[in-house]
Amino acid sequence: MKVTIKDVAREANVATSTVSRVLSDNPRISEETKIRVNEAIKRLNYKPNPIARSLAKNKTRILGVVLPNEADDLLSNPFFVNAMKGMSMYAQSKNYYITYAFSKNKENELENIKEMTQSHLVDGIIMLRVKENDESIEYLKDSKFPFVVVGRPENPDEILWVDNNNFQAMYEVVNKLIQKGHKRIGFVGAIKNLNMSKDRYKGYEKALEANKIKLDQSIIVYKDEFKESEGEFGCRELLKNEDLTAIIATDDLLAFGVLKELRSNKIKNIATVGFNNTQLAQYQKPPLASVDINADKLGYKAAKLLIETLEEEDKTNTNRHYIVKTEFIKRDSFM
Amino acid sequence: MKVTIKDVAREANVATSTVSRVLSDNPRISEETKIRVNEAIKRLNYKPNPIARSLAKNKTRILGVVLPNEADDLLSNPFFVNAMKGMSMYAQSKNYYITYAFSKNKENELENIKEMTQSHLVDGIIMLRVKENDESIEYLKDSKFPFVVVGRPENPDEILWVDNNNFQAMYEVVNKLIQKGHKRIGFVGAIKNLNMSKDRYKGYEKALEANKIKLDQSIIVYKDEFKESEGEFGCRELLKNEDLTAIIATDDLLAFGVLKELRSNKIKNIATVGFNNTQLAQYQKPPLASVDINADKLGYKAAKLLIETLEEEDKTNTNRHYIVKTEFIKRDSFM
DNA sequence: TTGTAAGCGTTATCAC
DNA sequence: GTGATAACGCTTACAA
Repeated sequence: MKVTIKDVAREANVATSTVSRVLSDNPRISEETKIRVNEAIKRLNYKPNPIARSLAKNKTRILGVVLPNEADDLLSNPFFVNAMKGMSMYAQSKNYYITYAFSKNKENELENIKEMTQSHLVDGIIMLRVKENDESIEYLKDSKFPFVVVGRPENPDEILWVDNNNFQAMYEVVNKLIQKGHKRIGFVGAIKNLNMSKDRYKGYEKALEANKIKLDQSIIVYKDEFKESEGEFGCRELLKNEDLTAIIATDDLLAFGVLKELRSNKIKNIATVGFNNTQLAQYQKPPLASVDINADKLGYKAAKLLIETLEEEDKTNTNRHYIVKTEFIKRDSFM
Repeated sequence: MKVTIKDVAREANVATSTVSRVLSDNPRISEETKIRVNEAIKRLNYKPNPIARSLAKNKTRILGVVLPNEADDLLSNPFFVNAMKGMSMYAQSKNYYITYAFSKNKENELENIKEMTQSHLVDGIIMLRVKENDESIEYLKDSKFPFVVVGRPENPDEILWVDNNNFQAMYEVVNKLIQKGHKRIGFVGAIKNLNMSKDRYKGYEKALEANKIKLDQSIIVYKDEFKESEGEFGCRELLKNEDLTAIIATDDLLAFGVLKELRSNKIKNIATVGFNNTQLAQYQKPPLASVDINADKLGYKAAKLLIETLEEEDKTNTNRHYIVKTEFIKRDSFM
């Protein structure tokens, strides 16, 4: 029924070890037998059994991904699906498989990770978002299990990660606003102590500085969560400054709230920009300009980094990362 | 370093086969040794190696899912992510893993499926959408590879599937419209020969019939694709009938187009209902009423059906299916 | 009830 | 260059 390496060996009149060598492109094998074996393989339609191979090599070629399960994020944020797609694309090209686990809630993410590392099923793990003081990352680091993080971790030492240049992205957006003539640009952020938040804030700060615009703490607000309602509140606070001409939000959800608040105040002349280029951005009133973070590329590069690390001989180089370009998506709210 | 069944056997002073028996809850094993072995397992923090187990049992406990890669579907339609979540949830509860492959394009879906069936890696496959004359399904059926389909296939014989009752769902929606007083209800569908299309159309037909409303072909249009633009064209055709008071679309994307066309004609008194309860439905002008198909449950049940089939002794019962309830989500467009 | 040993399909080590 | 054969970690007859 199912054809194994033995059948191929018999068919080609060689030992199984020879077939195995042909399979792995071993150099010391004669052209002649290589051809003979390959013909046998084709004739029998032989496919190596990855399970047996995994057992012998102690490597599975399977990568694990733990996804958050909160409906909000997963559905409204194209980030996840896009990142998954990107990872899958690279993995497939390298004959790796990916298995996803949705963690039931925030609390048991570490649980899921532990299970994965101890499962003997995955060679490495990709983490799709970084929390501050991320215990999952701490755990992975301590356990020496190969992993890569999407999003620059707090302490990137000896961690493989992929991220956008959030500083640069924000710097450029604010610059664009300034070039449009804006001088009073409000800032709405959330969860201050995320690396991402810090970087975007710094980008804001430096762009103002580079343009000789004085930083004004009264038009900078931070909220607790990346939620539309928080954006509304934030905007309300900012509107106490009547000279505001633009508002930059560090996330689309916040920006949606800003737009909502502006609408309910019948304000039509304050430019607004968000981050992540969420699906819904284009459907806002007015359509929201946003910074696309290229999630598929983030995923792609994450898988690449992980697989490269898994396959390289000396594992000392544990400190690499990729930066993925962002793209400003101009829409009507940028005015 | 890594602890195997041998270590446990040594620790508990038994043979590896005994440990294996304890692991698999074999009945003929004394309480005493069971306890001893379990203690050893705990002491050594032993986790069975699923790869070795797979090789021995010739079963991997891994399910394969092939996803379409077209940005449209995958991102705008919450169906996929929700279904994936549902599948993942059930699989995890049964200690199964799921591996996803994004097919590069429609053409190579069959390619992906073939690869999966021959990979020796997955025990079964879940198909996430049915085309008409689906060659992937034909292939899977012919190859006797275990699989389940989300969406009732054309010829459901000897196929495991999960779906909504599309007939019923449509019947009820149209009934609701009629009860609201609507008598002239336009119908916009696409891809007529999909089972889903046929069922929804029949629901429409029967609901009219049950309410003694005469079927009028001139207010029924079919387009080529589930796209917003097709919805617009469809609506334009329907509007030739000036007495229309409601339009039912078999998909949210079509309904979006309908709403758009209505808006651009400044028509505000035609009720509209879509299907799938897409993320964007609530953001339409007016917010679109839609039928939620409970995608997570579809995925959950699909995984359940597949796993149950994989685990049952006699494989003769290849003809089961689940029906997942739909839910009408009322929004302003339902008036 | 428990142990022995063969077997799952590969790869890797060691001969020749 | 190629072939035997042990080994990977587990399950499962078959024995005892």
